[in-house]
Amino acid sequence: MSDPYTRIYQAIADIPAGRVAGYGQIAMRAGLPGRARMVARALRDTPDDMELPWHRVLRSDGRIAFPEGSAGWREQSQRLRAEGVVVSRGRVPMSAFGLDADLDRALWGPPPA
DNA sequence: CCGATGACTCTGC
DNA sequence: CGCAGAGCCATCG
Repeated sequence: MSDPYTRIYQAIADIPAGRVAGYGQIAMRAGLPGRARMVARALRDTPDDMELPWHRVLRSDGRIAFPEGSAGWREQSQRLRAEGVVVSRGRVPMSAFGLDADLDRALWGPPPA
């Protein structure tokens, strides 16, 4: 349970439902700073029959990593919406659904309307 | 060893 | 906000 891939999968599995995280963040939590690309590889190699909330992993800007309109893009946005996450034009407001959303709100106050 | 690749990220314009 | 360029890193031929 200590090889990089396992830690990556673990970090992803730890993302609470209804929340999202960036590739870089996952790499960080897995003890692999600067390895966002390795997280991407891990996800690509993830067998479909493995239970993993891969849909909660987005780019640092909150955009879905798949090309807009692709099969994966559609499935990911659908899965996210199913959890109550707001997805508009393939983008998710990290300030509201990101892992540190609560901390951010506590420190910086609620997001402007 | 070298160059190419990619579910990435940051900076500048 | 969008685009281009450069950096980064494991993997592969």
